Amino acid sequence: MTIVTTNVFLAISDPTRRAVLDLLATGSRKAGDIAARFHYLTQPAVSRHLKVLREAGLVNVEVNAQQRIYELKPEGLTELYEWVAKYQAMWPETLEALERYLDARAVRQKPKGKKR
Amino acid sequence: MTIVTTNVFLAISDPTRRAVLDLLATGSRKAGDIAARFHYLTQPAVSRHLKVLREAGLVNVEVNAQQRIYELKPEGLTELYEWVAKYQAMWPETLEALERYLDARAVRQKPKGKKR
DNA sequence: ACACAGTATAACACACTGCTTATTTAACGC
DNA sequence: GCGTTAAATAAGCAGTGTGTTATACTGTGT
Repeated sequence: MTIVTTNVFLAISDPTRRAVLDLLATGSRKAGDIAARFHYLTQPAVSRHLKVLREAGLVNVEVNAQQRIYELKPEGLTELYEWVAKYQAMWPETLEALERYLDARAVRQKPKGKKR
Repeated sequence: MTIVTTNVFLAISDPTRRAVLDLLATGSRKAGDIAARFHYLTQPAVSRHLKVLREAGLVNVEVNAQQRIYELKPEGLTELYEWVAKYQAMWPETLEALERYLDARAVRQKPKGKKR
């Protein structure tokens, strides 16, 4: 399985596509509903982003009459995860700090305002 | 620190740049030595890739006379790590399988040949 | 001071991305 | 069958990224 490695890295390099993934992380959606979220884009534009995500193996499509229901396929991120994981080892104590940061964020949805 | 978030996602979307990072993961190198590894590219081309990595905060440069010694800055991958981490939760048992896979690979540098 | 070594930048060519509007495809309800 | 709805594809175009060659920059050694 997963012979298709149509560049996950390229797929997630676009902010709109990351936004789509983030959206789908909260639940599956119809293509139209997804497109509606991106008011600054037209339907065909979003449709093509969905195609990229499809080909990268990051989403599944379920056909329902005229509607296409997109579902997140998180395993598609395996390759990416594997790649970053290699670098975690060289993350000294920084890693711990990061995990503390992430934990904190998870608990009270508001980070301390560091960064950005 | 690290105010500059010049798109880590874009920086790692290029295979050459990932190769540079992978190379630097094995130790710091002079710019010229890095360029020499990519026989299919000219020196200026590699130099510009290094610039992208620099601006993305993924490498450090140490000036030594005319030479620039590039060093991996793994903390630069924090943002990426944070992003993927969000999806790990929805990785069901697949995650475990992956971690077993990664562990196995770490131990005996040769994966079982699955995938790719 | 001058030639050289090491690297970065400039200027340009060209392919690729991502957007748009227009159109096609496909399934539904009447 | 026909109009409608939902989504994908086609065609065209602007902007960006990546490559090249040529050149500038900067420190070294003589």
